[in-house]
Amino acid sequence: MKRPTIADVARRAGVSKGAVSYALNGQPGVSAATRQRILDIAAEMGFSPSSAARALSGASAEAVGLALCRPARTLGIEPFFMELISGVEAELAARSYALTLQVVTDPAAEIAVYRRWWGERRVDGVLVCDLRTDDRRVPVLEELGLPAVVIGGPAGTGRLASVWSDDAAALVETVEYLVALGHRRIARVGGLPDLLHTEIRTEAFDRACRRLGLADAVTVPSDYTGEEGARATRRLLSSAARPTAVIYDNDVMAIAGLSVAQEMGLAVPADLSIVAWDDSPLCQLVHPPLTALSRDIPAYGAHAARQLLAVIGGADPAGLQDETAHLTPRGSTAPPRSG
Amino acid sequence: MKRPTIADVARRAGVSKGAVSYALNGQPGVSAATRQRILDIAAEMGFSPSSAARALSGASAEAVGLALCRPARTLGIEPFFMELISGVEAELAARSYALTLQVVTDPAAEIAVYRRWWGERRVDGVLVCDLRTDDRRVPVLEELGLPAVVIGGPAGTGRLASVWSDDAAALVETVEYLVALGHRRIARVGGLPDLLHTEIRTEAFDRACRRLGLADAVTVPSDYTGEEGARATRRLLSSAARPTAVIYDNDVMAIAGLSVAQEMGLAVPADLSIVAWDDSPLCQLVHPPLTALSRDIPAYGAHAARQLLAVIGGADPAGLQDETAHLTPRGSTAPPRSG
DNA sequence: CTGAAAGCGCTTACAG
DNA sequence: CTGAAAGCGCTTACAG
Repeated sequence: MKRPTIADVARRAGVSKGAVSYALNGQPGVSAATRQRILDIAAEMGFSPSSAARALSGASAEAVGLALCRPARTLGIEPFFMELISGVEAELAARSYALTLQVVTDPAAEIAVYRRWWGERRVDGVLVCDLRTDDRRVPVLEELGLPAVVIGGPAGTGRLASVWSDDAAALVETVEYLVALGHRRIARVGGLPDLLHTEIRTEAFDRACRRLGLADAVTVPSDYTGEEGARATRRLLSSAARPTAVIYDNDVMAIAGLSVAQEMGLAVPADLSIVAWDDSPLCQLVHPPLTALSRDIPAYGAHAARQLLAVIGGADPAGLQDETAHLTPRGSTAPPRSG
Repeated sequence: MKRPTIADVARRAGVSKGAVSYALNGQPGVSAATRQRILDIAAEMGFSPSSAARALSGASAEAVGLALCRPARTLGIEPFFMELISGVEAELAARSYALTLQVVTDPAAEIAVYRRWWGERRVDGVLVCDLRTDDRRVPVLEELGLPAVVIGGPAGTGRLASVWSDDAAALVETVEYLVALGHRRIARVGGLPDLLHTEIRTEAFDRACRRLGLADAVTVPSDYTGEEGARATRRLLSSAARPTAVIYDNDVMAIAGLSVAQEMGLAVPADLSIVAWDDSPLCQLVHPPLTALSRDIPAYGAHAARQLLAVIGGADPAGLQDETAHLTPRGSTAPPRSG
């Protein structure tokens, strides 16, 4: 089938190509009646303007990019990214923006992708995940002048816009809740140690435990996979003074931890309380259902997308604080058995 | 920062724009020495050809599209799609193709997306998931002449290329395995009934059960969510002659089913054997680990992408049979207690 | 092997 | 309000 062009529409409508362009883009320059007639004819012909031609004439690419730097197996199992993408998509689709996705294997490759996208004018802006300490992506994006919104922060985002959530506050709430239940030995299985939000959480955890007089507040680093979560849990539960509560940096590790506890003959929550960060439906699939730190991830993605569109539209890059994750108590937490 | 164009490179190299184009695209028309010099200069300037200009001059968009039609919550929780995307990506990235992703809410919207992408020349081809009976997307794509590869089949794909796996064979293997263990009352919690592969599985299940003389071979339809999987399981386990084994059409429902069984005081596998279709890492996170039908999903995606690139390149659309899922026995299956 | 030129399908000042 | 024209940055026949 041949694709109709603006010239075809112009011919059918008996006007110039310019007139069709004005009509389609809501610009002044055509009468209301003509505009309607052109729109009707365009719709009838199934005309969509070529995104390439449009992008080439100085208009935008009408696409934003998302590069995800995680090993493939982690990507698949963590509901977080797909939920984020759903939210981003919902916002973009409403404005007819496309989402260009690229999975990369390391930060250097991710930077190369940004440089290429920029050179190709393939995207109008990018969403940046998994902020690290001294993140090299930030100065590169600043230098390129490629509109960007960092999902994370608020520190370390340079002059880029950002959307972030107060992880420290959520962690403090969790520790206080566990202490109120009577727990004194609380441990944590953290995410990838390189990530800035892991650092923020670890520091908040240490500070909260110190303030509340908890001695053995240990964080075992991990990588978000169930495998590592299980290994870390085994280590913690085999130690001399085993913790009575463990906080996990994502739900997949928490589920793995639950399984390990049951395997070791520990009852959850009587012998061990478990809290999961990121409350995907997985948390309610297991038995007992997991107490979790809940957030609306699709909304988070939607906010990031909206902000990116604003920056692309010329708005000043700003930081936006999103909802703080809130504790949703379920069956996996209770006072420790021994009291 | 200003983006270098082909003219900038040509000027620096002291040649014409045409020469630069030939050099970059590996076309004859420049000497080896000149070509190398041009490539060096282009690399040094950080030049990437504008994808828009390239697409407009008749070359391809260098992008393929994937529209996913599932409710957001299902997308997030099912590892399948992210694993598929990882595999697709790996194949595309090697050829510098971009992946354009769009989440849609219903089949009509998905068709509209295809029409728009086609009109916009935004993608060179599309990957089609979740084939249905009398799928309306197939004739539309045929009519548009938009290169496409259906992930599913082999029936119902019309003249489109496809990549498929023999689900019927995998299901037969599973039923025979359960019967060999001594099970006589086997049930199944199926996926969305509208999907063609659900139909294929249901029919294979019925036929296998009939052949083996199993009377109560019931399939309860579901929607892949843990919620529905749990509900279906409760229904099955509350029935008069409750099954001693249940086959689930995905791993999320199987995990939910495991949880329900434990909640109802049934031991897995002694009182109930469980088999999950799709063997994501989730299956090994729970206790007992789930017997599952394993397949290499990223490879499946990679094969689909490779085939799409072939069709885009002018190859005749063909059907490719991928690996059949194979049963991986784990702790969730055993002979039934009563024998 | 190289250069000059047309053309892809739009957008957008610029005359009328 | 409308039409003719330039220009975006490439690719690709077409002469030299």
